Amino acid sequence: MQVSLQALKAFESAARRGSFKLAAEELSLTPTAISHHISNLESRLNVSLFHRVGRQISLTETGIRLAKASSDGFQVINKALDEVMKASSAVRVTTTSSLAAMVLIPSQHEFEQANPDISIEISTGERVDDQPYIIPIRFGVVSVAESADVIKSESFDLFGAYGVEPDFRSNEPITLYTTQWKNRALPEPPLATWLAENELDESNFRLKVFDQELFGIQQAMAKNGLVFCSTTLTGRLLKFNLLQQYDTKPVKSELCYYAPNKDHFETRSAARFLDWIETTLNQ
Amino acid sequence: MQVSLQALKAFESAARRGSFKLAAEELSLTPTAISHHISNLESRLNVSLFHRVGRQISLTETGIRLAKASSDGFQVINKALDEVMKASSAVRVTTTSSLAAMVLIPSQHEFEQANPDISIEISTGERVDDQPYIIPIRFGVVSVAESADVIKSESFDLFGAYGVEPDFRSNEPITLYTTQWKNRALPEPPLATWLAENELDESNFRLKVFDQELFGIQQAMAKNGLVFCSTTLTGRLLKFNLLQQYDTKPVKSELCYYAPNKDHFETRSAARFLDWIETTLNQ
DNA sequence: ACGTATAGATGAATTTAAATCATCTATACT
DNA sequence: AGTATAGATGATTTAAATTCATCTATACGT
Repeated sequence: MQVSLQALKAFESAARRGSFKLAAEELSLTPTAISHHISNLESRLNVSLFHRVGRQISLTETGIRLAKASSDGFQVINKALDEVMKASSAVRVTTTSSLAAMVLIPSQHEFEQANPDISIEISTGERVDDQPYIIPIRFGVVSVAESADVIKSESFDLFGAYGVEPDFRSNEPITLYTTQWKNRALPEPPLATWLAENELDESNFRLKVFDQELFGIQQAMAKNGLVFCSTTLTGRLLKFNLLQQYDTKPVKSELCYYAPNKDHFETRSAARFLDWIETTLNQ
Repeated sequence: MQVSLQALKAFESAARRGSFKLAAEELSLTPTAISHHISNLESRLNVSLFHRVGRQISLTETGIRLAKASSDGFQVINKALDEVMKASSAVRVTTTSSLAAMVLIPSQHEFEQANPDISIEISTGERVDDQPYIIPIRFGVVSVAESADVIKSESFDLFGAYGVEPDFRSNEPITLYTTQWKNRALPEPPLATWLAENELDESNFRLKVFDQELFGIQQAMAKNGLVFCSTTLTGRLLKFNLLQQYDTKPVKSELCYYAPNKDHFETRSAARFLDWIETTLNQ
C-alpha cells in the first residue's frame, strides 16, 4: 500500500491553505486534480482527512497530524533543494588578485555571454577559500597540486607596452618590474634562469619589486618600464595589443594555477566554467 | 523548475543503499528507472549527485547533503503515514461491560467475516476512553448526548430462559434481577413504570440487584429467575433462543447508547463499524 | 425567497510522466 | 581473454496524473 507523494503534496498544500482551490493555484493545477489526489489519499489510507460540509472543508484530527508531519518533511527537503539550486545557479570562484584582475574579471562578460544560464561571482582575498560551493583557483608549486588539478603551468617572460623598445646593449639600465610573493614558501620568479637563457645580465636592469604581478604589469602598460611576469596573466593583454613580447625565450617555472579536485566539482556550471578557464588560459 | 518527488525518492534510496540496483529492489522498480530518475534530477538541479567511475558510484558533496535532507524529510513523512495506517487498520472500541459481553464480543467475529479488511479490538473499563483513534460507545441519558450521536434509545422489558414460565398470579414471589448502576447520576431502570404499564405489583417479585445488567441476564439464562433489562442487550439472545420475552409491554427509558461525534470519525473502518453496530442494535 | 456565483465531487477522456525493454559500455572477477 | 555485473541510453509501452464536462450543495446579494 503505497501513497503517492504528489497526492501528499496536494494534501499538504490544501491543508495549509485551507482550500482545494488555493492549493490548486499554488501547485499550478486545477481544483479537480487536488480533489482527486486527496480522495485517492483518503482511500489508500482508509481515513478521512477533511470534513466536507457543503463547500466548506476542515481538517479531521488525523488530517491535522498528517498535515503537520508532511509540512515539516517537505520543508526539510525543499530547504535542501533550494540550497542546491542556489549553488548551481551561479559559479562562485575565488583566486589571486592578479588572476582575477588580469584574466577572470576582464573575460567574465565573455563567458556569461557564451553561457547565458550561468552567472559568475569572482572574489579574491585571504579568507578561507574552501567553503562549500566556492571554487578556489590557487597559485602554487606543481609538486603540491594533484597533476589532474593543474590548469596551467607557468612560464615567465619579458613584456612591455607597444612603443617601448628596450636596448639591452645600452649603458642606461632598463627599469624592470618583477615580483616577490608575500608567501615566501613560493619559489621566486625564475629571473636568473631567464637572464642566463637569454644571455643577459642583471646589471642591464634596474629591478623594482611588487608583491603581486598585477602591479608590475600595470607599470609596464603605463610605459614606466618592462615587466618580467607570467605568460598566463599577459596572454589576454597581448591579444589586445596592450602589451608586446620581445624575441626573448620564455622559461618554465615550478609555479602553476590549479583548482583542488578540479574534476570533482558537482555543478555542471562549475564544470563548464573550469573547462572554459582552462581553454582560455591555454590558448 | 520543479523536481519530481519520485525522482527524489529514487535518489534517496540509491544514496542510502549505495547502488541503483538495490534502490530498484527497494522501490520495486528496474535499475533503469532509478537511473532515469537520478539523471533527470541531476539535470533539473544542474548538479552531479553521484560520481560514476565505471560501474562504481559514490555520492558527491552535494549528493551527500541532499541525501541527508531527503532521508530526514521522508522519514518524518513516513512515520506519520505509518501511524495513520496503523490506526486505520484496526477499529478500537471501548464500551460498558454489558454491551461488550452481550453484544460486541459475541458478534465481533460476524463483523470481521463481513469485513475481512477490518479487525476489531474491544475494550471495557474505567480508564480514559477518549484517547485518539479509540471509539467510545457510552451509556447515558439521551439529553446529555448529541441527538446525532445516539445509536440506540433504550427500552426495558422482562426476559427469562426458555422453559421458565412465570405465574404472575401465584402467591410465591418470582425472583427478578434488575440493575442499579454504579453511577448514581444515571436514572434507574424504569421498573415502576413497567409494573404500572403491565398492571403488576412489586410484591409479586423478589428483587435482586446487580450493578451491571450483564449479571442479571446471566442469572436469567441459568434459569435462576427473570431479568428486567434493556432490549438492546437481549436482542441477540432472543434471536438465538437463549432467552424469551413474555407478553408484557416494554417501556421506554431516558437511557441510550451513543458514540460522541459519531459522524466525525475519520477512518472508513470506524464509520463502517459504527454503521454496522447501529444496524445490528436496531434490527 | 429567489437567482447567481462559488467550492467541491464525480466519471470519462486526454495528456503527460514514469517504467520497461532492448541494446550498449565499462569494469570486475575468474 | 571470457563472462558476469552495474549502469547508461533511447524507443516503446504502460500507468498515472490532469483536465473537461457535468453535477450538487451552500453562501451571498437583491
